Amino acid sequence: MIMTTPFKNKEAKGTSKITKLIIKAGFDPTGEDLHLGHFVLLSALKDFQQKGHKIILVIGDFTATIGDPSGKKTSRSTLSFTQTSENAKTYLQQIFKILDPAKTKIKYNSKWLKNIRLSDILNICGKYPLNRILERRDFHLRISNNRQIYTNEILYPLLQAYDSVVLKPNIEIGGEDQLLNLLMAKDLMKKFNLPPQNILTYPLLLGIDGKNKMSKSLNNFIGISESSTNQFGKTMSIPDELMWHYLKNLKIPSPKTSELLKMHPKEIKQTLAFEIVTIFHGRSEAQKSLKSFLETLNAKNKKNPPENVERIKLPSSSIATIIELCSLASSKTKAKRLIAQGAVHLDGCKISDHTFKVEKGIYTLKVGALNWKRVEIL
RNA sequence: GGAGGGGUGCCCGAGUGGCCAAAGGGAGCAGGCUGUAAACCUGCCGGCGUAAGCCUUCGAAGGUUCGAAUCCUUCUCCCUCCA
Repeated sequence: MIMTTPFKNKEAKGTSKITKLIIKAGFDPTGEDLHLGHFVLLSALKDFQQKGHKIILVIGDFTATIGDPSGKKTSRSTLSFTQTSENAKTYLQQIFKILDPAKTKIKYNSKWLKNIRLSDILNICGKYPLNRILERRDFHLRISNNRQIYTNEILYPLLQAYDSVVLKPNIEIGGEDQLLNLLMAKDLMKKFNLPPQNILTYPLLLGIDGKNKMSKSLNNFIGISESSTNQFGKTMSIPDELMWHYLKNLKIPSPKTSELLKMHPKEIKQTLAFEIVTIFHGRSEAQKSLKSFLETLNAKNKKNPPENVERIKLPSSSIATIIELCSLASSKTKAKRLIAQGAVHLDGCKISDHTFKVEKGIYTLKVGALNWKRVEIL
Protein backbone atom coordinates (compact mmCIF):
# COMPACT_ATOMS: atom_id res chain seq x y z
CA MET A 1 0.00 0.00 0.00
CA ILE A 2 2.64 2.45 1.03
CA MET A 3 4.68 3.17 -2.04
CA THR A 4 6.90 5.98 -1.01
CA THR A 5 8.08 6.52 2.50
CA PRO A 6 10.73 9.16 2.50
CA PHE A 7 11.45 8.70 6.17
CA LYS A 8 14.86 9.61 7.32
CA ASN A 9 16.03 7.48 10.19
CA LYS A 10 16.50 10.39 12.49
CA GLU A 11 13.00 11.63 11.95
CA ALA A 12 11.45 8.25 12.14
CA LYS A 13 13.02 7.79 15.53
CA GLY A 14 11.64 11.14 16.58
CA THR A 15 8.08 10.26 15.76
CA SER A 16 8.24 6.75 17.12
CA LYS A 17 8.32 8.14 20.63
CA ILE A 18 5.01 9.83 20.11
CA THR A 19 2.23 7.36 20.61
CA LYS A 20 -0.50 9.57 19.23
CA LEU A 21 0.43 10.94 15.86
CA ILE A 22 -1.16 13.89 14.18
CA ILE A 23 -2.02 12.84 10.66
CA LYS A 24 -2.88 15.41 8.06
CA ALA A 25 -4.56 14.90 4.74
CA GLY A 26 -5.82 17.56 2.39
CA PHE A 27 -8.70 17.53 -0.03
CA ASP A 28 -9.38 20.26 -2.53
CA PRO A 29 -13.13 20.61 -3.02
CA THR A 30 -12.97 21.02 -6.77
CA GLY A 31 -16.03 18.97 -7.69
CA GLU A 32 -19.06 17.68 -5.92
CA ASP A 33 -18.49 13.97 -5.94
CA LEU A 34 -15.95 11.93 -4.11
CA HIS A 35 -15.12 8.57 -5.59
CA LEU A 36 -13.19 5.38 -4.98
CA GLY A 37 -9.94 7.22 -5.68
CA HIS A 38 -10.57 9.41 -2.67
CA PHE A 39 -11.63 6.39 -0.72
CA VAL A 40 -8.11 4.97 -0.85
CA LEU A 41 -6.90 7.88 1.23
CA LEU A 42 -9.96 8.05 3.41
CA SER A 43 -9.68 4.43 4.37
CA ALA A 44 -6.02 4.93 5.21
CA LEU A 45 -7.08 7.77 7.47
CA LYS A 46 -9.72 5.62 9.03
CA ASP A 47 -7.06 3.06 9.75
CA PHE A 48 -5.00 5.61 11.59
CA GLN A 49 -8.08 6.86 13.34
CA GLN A 50 -8.96 3.42 14.59
CA LYS A 51 -5.45 3.00 15.92
CA GLY A 52 -5.99 6.08 18.02
CA HIS A 53 -4.16 8.69 16.05
CA LYS A 54 -5.45 12.17 15.57
CA ILE A 55 -6.71 13.01 12.11
CA ILE A 56 -6.74 16.50 10.71
CA LEU A 57 -8.58 16.84 7.47
CA VAL A 58 -7.76 19.97 5.58
CA ILE A 59 -10.44 21.18 3.25
CA GLY A 60 -8.60 23.25 0.71
CA ASP A 61 -11.46 25.61 0.07
CA PHE A 62 -8.97 28.37 -0.52
CA THR A 63 -6.24 26.51 -2.40
CA ALA A 64 -8.90 24.95 -4.62
CA THR A 65 -9.63 28.40 -5.99
CA ILE A 66 -6.12 28.34 -7.43
CA GLY A 67 -6.12 24.77 -8.60
CA ASP A 68 -3.40 22.21 -7.98
CA PRO A 69 -0.97 22.27 -10.90
CA SER A 70 0.22 18.73 -10.08
CA GLY A 71 0.37 16.70 -13.25
CA LYS A 72 -1.41 19.38 -15.21
CA LYS A 73 -0.37 20.07 -18.76
CA THR A 74 -2.25 23.35 -18.89
CA SER A 75 -3.51 25.72 -16.27
CA ARG A 76 -6.78 24.81 -14.73
CA SER A 77 -9.73 27.12 -14.91
CA THR A 78 -10.17 28.69 -11.55
CA LEU A 79 -13.08 28.17 -9.20
CA SER A 80 -14.75 30.86 -7.18
CA PHE A 81 -14.58 30.74 -3.42
CA THR A 82 -18.37 30.43 -3.28
CA GLN A 83 -18.16 27.33 -5.43
CA THR A 84 -15.48 25.68 -3.37
CA SER A 85 -17.31 26.42 -0.12
CA GLU A 86 -20.41 24.91 -1.62
CA ASN A 87 -18.48 21.84 -2.73
CA ALA A 88 -16.90 21.54 0.68
CA LYS A 89 -20.27 20.93 2.30
CA THR A 90 -21.08 17.97 0.10
CA TYR A 91 -17.53 16.70 0.52
CA LEU A 92 -17.96 16.45 4.25
CA GLN A 93 -21.20 14.54 3.98
CA GLN A 94 -19.43 12.01 1.85
CA ILE A 95 -16.27 11.93 3.91
CA PHE A 96 -18.21 11.13 7.04
CA LYS A 97 -19.58 8.04 5.44
CA ILE A 98 -16.12 6.70 6.07
CA LEU A 99 -14.51 8.69 8.85
CA ASP A 100 -15.84 9.12 12.35
CA PRO A 101 -16.99 12.75 12.60
CA ALA A 102 -16.44 12.80 16.33
CA LYS A 103 -12.81 11.89 15.96
CA THR A 104 -12.01 13.94 12.88
CA LYS A 105 -10.79 17.47 13.03
CA ILE A 106 -11.80 19.53 10.02
CA LYS A 107 -9.79 22.59 9.07
CA TYR A 108 -10.61 24.92 6.22
CA ASN A 109 -7.47 26.49 4.87
CA SER A 110 -9.37 29.64 3.94
CA LYS A 111 -9.29 30.33 7.66
CA TRP A 112 -5.61 31.24 7.55
CA LEU A 113 -5.15 31.85 3.83
CA LYS A 114 -8.10 33.99 2.88
CA ASN A 115 -6.92 37.10 4.64
CA ILE A 116 -3.24 36.36 4.77
CA ARG A 117 -1.11 39.47 4.78
CA LEU A 118 1.18 40.29 1.93
CA SER A 119 4.11 40.43 4.32
CA ASP A 120 3.38 36.84 5.35
CA ILE A 121 3.20 35.72 1.75
CA LEU A 122 6.50 37.39 1.05
CA ASN A 123 7.94 35.72 4.10
CA ILE A 124 6.82 32.31 2.82
CA CYS A 125 8.07 33.03 -0.69
CA GLY A 126 11.38 34.15 0.70
CA LYS A 127 11.94 30.73 2.18
CA TYR A 128 11.69 28.77 -1.03
CA PRO A 129 13.61 29.29 -4.26
CA LEU A 130 11.65 29.58 -7.47
CA ASN A 131 14.01 27.22 -9.29
CA ARG A 132 13.03 24.44 -6.94
CA ILE A 133 9.37 24.96 -7.70
CA LEU A 134 9.94 25.10 -11.44
CA GLU A 135 12.01 21.91 -11.38
CA ARG A 136 8.85 19.87 -11.02
CA ARG A 137 8.14 17.88 -14.10
CA ASP A 138 4.67 19.36 -14.70
CA PHE A 139 6.05 22.90 -14.69
CA HIS A 140 9.13 21.90 -16.56
CA LEU A 141 7.04 20.34 -19.28
CA ARG A 142 4.92 23.40 -19.58
CA ILE A 143 7.94 25.60 -19.92
CA SER A 144 9.43 23.49 -22.67
CA ASN A 145 6.08 23.34 -24.45
CA ASN A 146 5.67 27.09 -24.24
CA ARG A 147 2.62 26.67 -22.06
CA GLN A 148 1.78 29.31 -19.58
CA ILE A 149 2.34 29.03 -15.90
CA TYR A 150 0.46 31.61 -13.96
CA THR A 151 2.00 33.07 -10.90
CA ASN A 152 -0.80 31.91 -8.63
CA GLU A 153 -0.07 28.35 -9.72
CA ILE A 154 3.45 28.72 -8.48
CA LEU A 155 2.05 29.85 -5.18
CA TYR A 156 -0.21 26.82 -4.91
CA PRO A 157 2.42 24.38 -3.62
CA LEU A 158 3.73 27.01 -1.24
CA LEU A 159 0.34 27.79 0.19
CA GLN A 160 -0.67 24.20 0.70
CA ALA A 161 2.74 23.63 2.25
CA TYR A 162 1.96 26.46 4.59
CA ASP A 163 -1.04 24.47 5.81
CA SER A 164 1.44 22.13 7.41
CA VAL A 165 3.27 25.02 9.01
CA VAL A 166 0.00 26.11 10.58
CA LEU A 167 -1.19 22.65 11.61
CA LYS A 168 2.14 21.02 12.48
CA PRO A 169 1.28 17.40 11.70
CA ASN A 170 3.65 14.51 12.32
CA ILE A 171 2.64 12.81 9.13
CA GLU A 172 0.91 13.95 6.01
CA ILE A 173 -0.60 11.45 3.65
CA GLY A 174 -1.66 11.95 0.07
CA GLY A 175 -1.83 10.45 -3.38
CA GLU A 176 1.32 9.61 -5.30
CA ASP A 177 0.81 12.68 -7.44
CA GLN A 178 1.09 14.78 -4.31
CA LEU A 179 4.63 13.74 -3.48
CA LEU A 180 6.21 17.03 -4.48
CA ASN A 181 3.62 19.08 -2.70
CA LEU A 182 4.06 17.03 0.44
CA LEU A 183 7.83 17.26 0.30
CA MET A 184 7.57 20.95 -0.08
CA ALA A 185 5.44 21.17 3.03
CA LYS A 186 8.09 19.21 4.84
CA ASP A 187 10.83 21.56 3.67
CA LEU A 188 8.86 24.61 4.53
CA MET A 189 8.29 23.33 8.04
CA LYS A 190 12.04 23.05 8.46
CA LYS A 191 12.47 26.61 7.31
CA PHE A 192 9.99 27.68 9.95
CA ASN A 193 12.01 25.74 12.52
CA LEU A 194 9.30 23.19 13.03
CA PRO A 195 9.88 19.45 13.25
CA PRO A 196 9.28 18.38 9.66
CA GLN A 197 6.36 16.15 8.86
CA ASN A 198 6.83 12.68 7.49
CA ILE A 199 5.18 11.65 4.30
CA LEU A 200 3.19 8.69 3.15
CA THR A 201 1.90 8.48 -0.37
CA TYR A 202 -0.66 6.10 -1.75
CA PRO A 203 -0.99 4.87 -5.31
CA LEU A 204 -3.53 6.52 -7.52
CA LEU A 205 -6.54 4.44 -8.36
CA LEU A 206 -7.26 3.86 -12.02
CA GLY A 207 -10.67 4.75 -13.38
CA ILE A 208 -13.16 2.19 -14.64
CA ASP A 209 -11.77 2.65 -18.16
CA GLY A 210 -8.56 1.09 -16.85
CA LYS A 211 -6.49 3.71 -18.62
CA ASN A 212 -6.54 6.98 -16.72
CA LYS A 213 -6.58 7.81 -13.08
CA MET A 214 -10.06 7.90 -11.65
CA SER A 215 -11.54 11.34 -12.01
CA LYS A 216 -14.88 12.94 -12.30
CA SER A 217 -14.02 14.94 -15.37
CA LEU A 218 -13.11 11.79 -17.30
CA ASN A 219 -16.35 10.22 -16.14
CA ASN A 220 -14.55 7.03 -15.24
CA PHE A 221 -15.39 7.01 -11.57
CA ILE A 222 -17.45 5.08 -9.09
CA GLY A 223 -18.92 7.63 -6.71
CA ILE A 224 -19.03 7.21 -2.96
CA SER A 225 -22.62 8.36 -2.83
CA GLU A 226 -23.88 6.56 -5.90
CA SER A 227 -26.67 4.04 -5.62
CA SER A 228 -25.76 0.49 -4.79
CA THR A 229 -26.93 -0.83 -8.15
CA ASN A 230 -24.88 1.76 -9.97
CA GLN A 231 -21.79 0.96 -7.98
CA PHE A 232 -22.30 -2.73 -8.60
CA GLY A 233 -22.93 -2.27 -12.29
CA LYS A 234 -20.04 0.06 -12.84
CA THR A 235 -17.73 -2.35 -11.10
CA MET A 236 -18.93 -5.17 -13.32
CA SER A 237 -18.13 -3.06 -16.34
CA ILE A 238 -14.42 -2.68 -15.60
CA PRO A 239 -11.97 -4.59 -17.77
CA ASP A 240 -10.94 -7.89 -16.20
CA GLU A 241 -7.30 -6.93 -15.58
CA LEU A 242 -8.42 -3.99 -13.54
CA MET A 243 -10.03 -6.23 -10.89
CA TRP A 244 -6.66 -6.97 -9.34
CA HIS A 245 -5.72 -3.33 -9.17
CA TYR A 246 -8.95 -2.60 -7.30
CA LEU A 247 -8.75 -5.62 -5.03
CA LYS A 248 -5.27 -4.60 -4.01
CA ASN A 249 -5.66 -0.87 -3.63
CA LEU A 250 -9.08 -0.87 -2.05
CA LYS A 251 -7.77 -3.47 0.38
CA ILE A 252 -10.69 -5.77 -0.18
CA PRO A 253 -10.30 -8.06 2.78
CA SER A 254 -12.46 -11.11 2.40
CA PRO A 255 -11.33 -13.86 0.02
CA LYS A 256 -7.61 -14.47 -0.12
CA THR A 257 -5.85 -14.13 -3.43
CA SER A 258 -5.23 -17.84 -3.57
CA GLU A 259 -8.95 -18.45 -3.26
CA LEU A 260 -9.81 -15.78 -5.77
CA LEU A 261 -7.51 -17.33 -8.32
CA LYS A 262 -9.55 -20.50 -8.20
CA MET A 263 -12.70 -18.61 -9.07
CA HIS A 264 -14.17 -17.79 -12.41
CA PRO A 265 -13.21 -14.25 -13.54
CA LYS A 266 -16.84 -13.27 -13.53
CA GLU A 267 -17.22 -14.53 -9.98
CA ILE A 268 -14.15 -12.62 -8.89
CA LYS A 269 -15.55 -9.44 -10.31
CA GLN A 270 -18.87 -10.06 -8.65
CA THR A 271 -17.09 -10.51 -5.36
CA LEU A 272 -15.27 -7.26 -5.89
CA ALA A 273 -18.48 -5.45 -6.77
CA PHE A 274 -20.15 -6.92 -3.71
CA GLU A 275 -17.37 -5.76 -1.43
CA ILE A 276 -17.32 -2.27 -2.89
CA VAL A 277 -21.05 -1.84 -2.38
CA THR A 278 -20.69 -3.21 1.14
CA ILE A 279 -18.23 -0.46 2.02
CA PHE A 280 -20.70 2.29 1.22
CA HIS A 281 -24.11 0.72 1.65
CA GLY A 282 -23.62 -2.25 3.93
CA ARG A 283 -23.98 -5.95 3.48
CA SER A 284 -27.71 -6.28 2.98
CA GLU A 285 -27.76 -3.57 0.35
CA ALA A 286 -24.86 -5.32 -1.38
CA GLN A 287 -26.89 -8.51 -1.31
CA LYS A 288 -29.72 -6.66 -3.02
CA SER A 289 -27.55 -5.12 -5.68
CA LEU A 290 -26.01 -8.48 -6.51
CA LYS A 291 -29.48 -9.93 -6.83
CA SER A 292 -30.67 -7.12 -9.03
CA PHE A 293 -27.57 -7.43 -11.18
CA LEU A 294 -28.23 -11.11 -11.75
CA GLU A 295 -31.87 -10.38 -12.42
CA THR A 296 -30.95 -7.72 -14.91
CA LEU A 297 -28.70 -10.13 -16.72
CA ASN A 298 -31.37 -12.69 -16.67
CA ALA A 299 -33.91 -10.21 -17.92
CA LYS A 300 -31.63 -9.27 -20.75
CA ASN A 301 -32.32 -12.56 -22.43
CA LYS A 302 -35.86 -12.99 -21.24
CA LYS A 303 -39.16 -11.34 -21.69
CA ASN A 304 -39.70 -10.61 -18.05
CA PRO A 305 -38.47 -7.44 -16.43
CA PRO A 306 -36.59 -7.42 -13.15
CA GLU A 307 -38.50 -6.48 -10.01
CA ASN A 308 -39.22 -2.88 -9.13
CA VAL A 309 -39.63 -1.63 -12.65
CA GLU A 310 -40.81 1.93 -12.83
CA ARG A 311 -44.45 2.33 -13.87
CA ILE A 312 -45.51 5.22 -15.99
CA LYS A 313 -48.89 6.37 -17.31
CA LEU A 314 -49.09 7.86 -20.77
CA PRO A 315 -51.64 8.77 -23.40
CA SER A 316 -51.87 6.62 -26.49
CA SER A 317 -49.26 7.53 -29.09
CA SER A 318 -46.57 6.14 -31.35
CA ILE A 319 -43.93 3.85 -29.88
CA ALA A 320 -41.23 6.42 -30.66
CA THR A 321 -43.07 9.10 -28.70
CA ILE A 322 -43.60 6.75 -25.81
CA ILE A 323 -39.92 5.92 -25.61
CA GLU A 324 -39.14 9.59 -25.55
CA LEU A 325 -41.75 10.32 -22.89
CA CYS A 326 -40.37 7.52 -20.70
CA SER A 327 -37.02 9.30 -21.00
CA LEU A 328 -35.49 6.20 -22.48
CA ALA A 329 -34.34 8.43 -25.34
CA SER A 330 -33.62 12.14 -25.26
CA SER A 331 -35.28 12.87 -28.60
CA LYS A 332 -37.67 11.24 -30.99
CA THR A 333 -34.91 10.85 -33.53
CA LYS A 334 -32.92 8.88 -30.99
CA ALA A 335 -35.94 6.77 -30.19
CA LYS A 336 -36.35 6.01 -33.88
CA ARG A 337 -32.73 5.01 -34.11
CA LEU A 338 -33.14 2.59 -31.25
CA ILE A 339 -36.14 1.07 -32.97
CA ALA A 340 -34.24 0.77 -36.23
CA GLN A 341 -31.44 -0.98 -34.38
CA GLY A 342 -33.81 -3.57 -32.99
CA ALA A 343 -33.38 -2.42 -29.42
CA VAL A 344 -37.04 -2.02 -28.60
CA HIS A 345 -39.34 -4.74 -27.33
CA LEU A 346 -42.92 -4.36 -26.25
CA ASP A 347 -44.24 -7.28 -24.22
CA GLY A 348 -41.36 -9.30 -25.58
CA CYS A 349 -42.02 -8.57 -29.25
CA LYS A 350 -39.46 -6.64 -31.21
CA ILE A 351 -40.88 -3.44 -32.65
CA SER A 352 -39.39 -2.40 -35.96
CA ASP A 353 -41.87 0.23 -37.09
CA HIS A 354 -41.47 3.48 -35.21
CA THR A 355 -44.91 4.65 -36.26
CA PHE A 356 -46.47 1.71 -34.46
CA LYS A 357 -49.26 3.09 -32.34
CA VAL A 358 -49.59 1.75 -28.82
CA GLU A 359 -53.23 1.44 -27.82
CA LYS A 360 -54.84 1.39 -24.38
CA GLY A 361 -53.47 -1.26 -22.05
CA ILE A 362 -50.55 -2.15 -19.81
CA TYR A 363 -47.27 -3.11 -21.44
CA THR A 364 -43.75 -4.03 -20.57
CA LEU A 365 -41.36 -1.92 -22.55
CA LYS A 366 -37.73 -2.88 -22.95
CA VAL A 367 -35.25 -0.57 -24.63
CA GLY A 368 -31.73 -1.86 -25.03
CA ALA A 369 -30.52 -4.68 -22.87
CA LEU A 370 -31.05 -3.04 -19.53
CA ASN A 371 -33.82 -0.49 -19.54
CA TRP A 372 -37.30 -1.59 -18.63
CA LYS A 373 -40.51 0.29 -18.00
CA ARG A 374 -44.06 -0.72 -17.22
CA VAL A 375 -46.19 1.50 -19.38
CA GLU A 376 -49.88 2.08 -18.85
CA ILE A 377 -51.56 3.61 -21.85
CA LEU A 378 -54.71 5.47 -20.92
C1' G B 1 2.95 48.53 -27.37
C1' G B 2 4.48 45.47 -32.05
C1' A B 3 4.18 40.77 -35.05
C1' G B 4 1.90 36.28 -35.87
C1' G B 5 -1.42 31.80 -34.87
C1' G B 6 -6.12 30.22 -33.46
C1' G B 7 -11.69 29.58 -31.55
C1' U B 8 -15.29 23.31 -35.49
C1' G B 9 -20.39 18.73 -32.93
C1' C B 10 -19.91 15.61 -25.51
C1' C B 11 -14.11 15.84 -25.77
C1' C B 12 -9.78 15.82 -29.05
C1' G B 13 -9.12 17.09 -34.01
C1' A B 14 -9.35 17.38 -39.92
C1' G B 15 -11.63 20.53 -43.24
C1' U B 16 -9.95 26.85 -46.32
C1' G B 17 -16.42 28.50 -51.69
C1' G B 18 -20.60 23.66 -53.68
C1' C B 19 -19.77 16.38 -53.34
C1' C B 20 -20.28 19.31 -45.44
C1' A B 21 -24.87 17.58 -40.71
C1' A B 22 -19.02 18.42 -41.62
C1' A B 23 -12.96 13.19 -42.11
C1' G B 24 -10.45 10.60 -38.07
C1' G B 25 -9.98 9.24 -32.90
C1' G B 26 -12.05 8.99 -27.91
C1' A B 27 -16.50 8.83 -25.04
C1' G B 28 -21.54 7.23 -25.47
C1' C B 29 -25.51 4.08 -27.45
C1' A B 30 -27.31 -0.35 -30.12
C1' G B 31 -26.79 -5.27 -32.28
C1' G B 32 -23.93 -9.85 -32.47
C1' C B 33 -21.04 -13.06 -29.68
C1' U B 34 -19.70 -14.37 -24.67
C1' G B 35 -17.80 -15.67 -18.87
C1' U B 36 -20.54 -9.96 -17.05
C1' A B 37 -22.86 -4.11 -18.05
C1' A B 38 -15.40 -7.70 -19.52
C1' A B 39 -12.95 -8.64 -24.32
C1' C B 40 -13.90 -8.89 -29.43
C1' C B 41 -16.71 -7.76 -34.09
C1' U B 42 -20.43 -4.64 -36.60
C1' G B 43 -23.51 -0.50 -36.82
C1' C B 44 -25.31 4.20 -34.97
C1' C B 45 -23.91 8.74 -33.05
C1' G B 46 -27.90 17.53 -34.32
C1' G B 47 -33.37 18.19 -34.42
C1' C B 48 -38.35 17.77 -36.75
C1' G B 49 -41.14 14.74 -40.20
C1' U B 50 -44.72 8.17 -41.95
C1' A B 51 -41.79 9.76 -45.98
C1' A B 52 -39.95 13.04 -49.76
C1' G B 53 -37.77 16.58 -47.30
C1' C B 54 -37.19 20.63 -44.01
C1' C B 55 -34.82 23.34 -39.92
C1' U B 56 -30.58 24.59 -36.71
C1' U B 57 -25.05 24.01 -35.93
C1' C B 58 -18.46 25.18 -37.21
C1' G B 59 -16.63 32.03 -31.16
C1' A B 60 -20.60 36.65 -32.09
C1' A B 61 -22.91 40.10 -35.40
C1' G B 62 -23.15 41.88 -40.19
C1' G B 63 -21.66 41.53 -45.57
C1' U B 64 -20.07 39.33 -50.56
C1' U B 65 -22.07 35.15 -53.49
C1' C B 66 -26.82 31.35 -57.10
C1' G B 67 -24.19 28.97 -52.86
C1' A B 68 -19.90 30.07 -46.88
C1' A B 69 -17.30 26.26 -41.44
C1' U B 70 -14.50 28.04 -45.62
C1' C B 71 -14.00 34.98 -48.60
C1' C B 72 -14.64 40.37 -46.46
C1' U B 73 -15.78 43.82 -42.14
C1' U B 74 -16.46 44.72 -37.04
C1' C B 75 -16.53 42.60 -32.26
C1' U B 76 -14.96 39.03 -28.71
C1' C B 77 -12.00 35.28 -26.34
C1' C B 78 -7.47 32.34 -26.32
C1' C B 79 -2.31 31.28 -27.54
C1' U B 80 2.92 32.19 -29.19
C1' C B 81 6.98 35.41 -30.15
C1' C B 82 9.35 40.35 -29.76
C1' A B 83 9.51 44.83 -26.52
